[in-house]
Amino acid sequence: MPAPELSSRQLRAFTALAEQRNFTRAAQTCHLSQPAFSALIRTLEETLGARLFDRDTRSVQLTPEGRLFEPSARRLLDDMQGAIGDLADHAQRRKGRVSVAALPSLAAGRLPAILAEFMQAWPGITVELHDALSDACIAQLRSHQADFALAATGAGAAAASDLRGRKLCGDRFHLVCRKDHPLAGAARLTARQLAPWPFIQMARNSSVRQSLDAALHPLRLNAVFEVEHLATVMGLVEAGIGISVVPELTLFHFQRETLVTRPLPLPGLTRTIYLVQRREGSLSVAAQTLHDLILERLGAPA
Amino acid sequence: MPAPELSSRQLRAFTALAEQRNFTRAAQTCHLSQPAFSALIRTLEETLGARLFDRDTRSVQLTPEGRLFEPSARRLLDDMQGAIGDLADHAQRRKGRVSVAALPSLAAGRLPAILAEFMQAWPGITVELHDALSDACIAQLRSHQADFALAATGAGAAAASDLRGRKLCGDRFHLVCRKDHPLAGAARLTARQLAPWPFIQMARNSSVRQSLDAALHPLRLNAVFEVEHLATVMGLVEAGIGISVVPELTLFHFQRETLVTRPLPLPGLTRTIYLVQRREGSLSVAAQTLHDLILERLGAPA
DNA sequence: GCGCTTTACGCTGCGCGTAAGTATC
DNA sequence: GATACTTACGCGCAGCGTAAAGCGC
Repeated sequence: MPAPELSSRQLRAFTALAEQRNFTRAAQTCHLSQPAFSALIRTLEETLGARLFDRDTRSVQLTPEGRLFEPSARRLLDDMQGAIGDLADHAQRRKGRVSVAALPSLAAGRLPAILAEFMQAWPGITVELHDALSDACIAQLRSHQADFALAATGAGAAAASDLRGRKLCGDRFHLVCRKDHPLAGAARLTARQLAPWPFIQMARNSSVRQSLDAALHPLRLNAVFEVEHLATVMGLVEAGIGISVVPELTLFHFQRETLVTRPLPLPGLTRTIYLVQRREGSLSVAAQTLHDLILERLGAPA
Repeated sequence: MPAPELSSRQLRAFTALAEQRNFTRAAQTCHLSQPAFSALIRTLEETLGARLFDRDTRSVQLTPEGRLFEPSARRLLDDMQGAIGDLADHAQRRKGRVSVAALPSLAAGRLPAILAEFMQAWPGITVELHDALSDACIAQLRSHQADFALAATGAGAAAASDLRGRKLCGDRFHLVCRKDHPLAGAARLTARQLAPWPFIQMARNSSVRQSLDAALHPLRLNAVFEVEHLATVMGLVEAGIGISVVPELTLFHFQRETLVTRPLPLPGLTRTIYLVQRREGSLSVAAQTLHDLILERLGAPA
C-alpha cells in the first residue's frame, strides 16, 4: 500500500462515536448529517482495513480492533491539538523568544525602554539581550545566537553578502569635557581645536573609536588613555585627565554637574546605527515584532 | 475557532517540502502537480495561521515557525503510521492474542493439535489456554479472561441471556473397566447392569458427573469414590477398585492394555460440547479465526 | 531569458444533505 | 410501528491538472 490517508475529521468522528455509541448523536457532535457521518466511519474502516464498530440496529460498540485503535486515535488528536496550539501561540505572540545583540550604548541607553514596552505588550515572549561591541554583535548574529543586531557601520558587515542591514539612525559626536575646561566655553568648535588637548580614547575595536578615526583622519589626537568602557571615559574626564568625543547615544553617561557636552558639527563625524539581520531566513514572528518596534521607536525618518 | 482540520496528506506535503526545499520535486514525491501541491501548502499555512515556508523564487526554506512545527509534524506522521500499522497487523493476524477456556478433556485431548495448527498458521498471535471445568470456563468468559469457551451444556449457561452458545459436538459416554471385569465381555450393556458394581464418580461440579446424573436419574449407582481428575479415575479403575463411565473425548486417558472401553448406547447419555461466547461484543480477528478453526475441526456436521 | 512559483480556469469526483429503505425490538 | 443505521440520489464545491502569468536571477 502506498500511503494510508487519515484526517483529523475521521479521528474525531471515531472518538465521538466511541464515546456516544450512537451514530445520530455522534453525527450531531461532528456537525454532520447522520448518513454523512456514517459514510465517514465506513471510509475510515476501509482505509484502516478493519471493522472498528459492531453495529446492530439497537447498539453500537467498539470491536476489539476498535478498542485497540481508540487510545492511538485520542493521542493523535491530542498531539495534533498540541502542535497546532503551540504554533498558534507563537504566531499570535503568546509564546516565543527573541534574541537581540546590541551595542552597549544602545543596550544601556535607549533599548531598555523599548524592551520594557515590548515585554509588557507580549508577556509570553522571552527576550534575550546581548550587549557587545559591533564585531561581537555581528558574530552572534552569524552564529544564530542573535536574531538581529543593532550595530554600527564600523563593523563593515552591513555590506556582507550573508547579511542585510538597514540604517536605523545617525549618531552625531559630541565633545565631553569638564565645565572648567577652556573648550567648554569656546565660541566655535573645530577638529583642530581638539587636537592639542589630552584625549581619552576608546579601544580600537569599538565602533566609537572607529568612527572617530575615520572622520578625523589624518588628524592626530593627543591620546593619553585608551579604555574599554565609556563609564571609564567619564571618570577620567571628570577627573580632569582629558577630554573625549563620543556619540550622542552615549551621552547619558556624561549627564553630570561637573561636565559639559557640546555637539561637534563636523562633517562626516557621525556614527551610523544599523539594524542587521541575516539575509537568508526570515525572522520569527516574535523577532519581527521587536524588530519593527525598534525600527519605529529608533528609526530616523530620514 | 471550532476545530482546526489537519490531514496526513498535508503533513506529508509539509515534510516533503521541508526536506526537498523545492516545490516541484516535493510535488513529485507526493504524486501531485506542482500547482496542486502549492495550494496544499497554502491551505495548510492558512489552517495553522502561520507562514511555514519562506519562498523567494530562487529558494524555499522553513520559517522559524515552520522549524518549530517540523518535529511535531514528523512525530504525528510516525505515530499515525504506527497506529495504522499496528491495527493492520491485528487485522491481518500478524499480531494478536486469543484466550480460550476449555474443559480439561478438550484441553488435553483434541485441542492441542488444533492450537498447534493455529499457531503455525499465525505465528504472531499469542494463544492462551485455560483448562477449567465448565462453570469456571463460563466464569472466565464472563469476566473477559477468555474470548470464548468450550464447555458442556451442564453449566446451564448456554441459555443465559448474556451468552451465546452453539453446539459443537455431542460426546457419548463409554464404560471403562478392567479387561478382566465381567462387564468387559457382556453381550449387551444397560444402565441397570452397571448399578451394582463399585463405581468411580467424578466431582459433582464436573460436566461429566452432571451429564451422567441427568441421564441415569433416578437410577442410583454404587459410588465408592468421588474424585477430581480423570487420571485418578483411570488409576482407580486400573487398580480394580471400580468401574466408571466417561465421555468419548476423555477416552485417551484410558487407552491401556489393562483396560477396556465400551460405548454405552443409552438414549440421553450424551454430553454436548458448546462453543460459547459473550452475546455482546464481537470476537477479535484473532479470536474469530481460532473460533472458526475449532468449529471446523471439531464441529459435527449434524 | 531561464527556472521556479503563483494565478487562472475548466473539470471531475468526493462528500454533503434529503429522502427512501431495511432491520431489529 | 418506532427507532436507528444503511442505501439511493442529486448537487455543490473542494481540489486536481493544464496552461498562462509573475518574478528573481
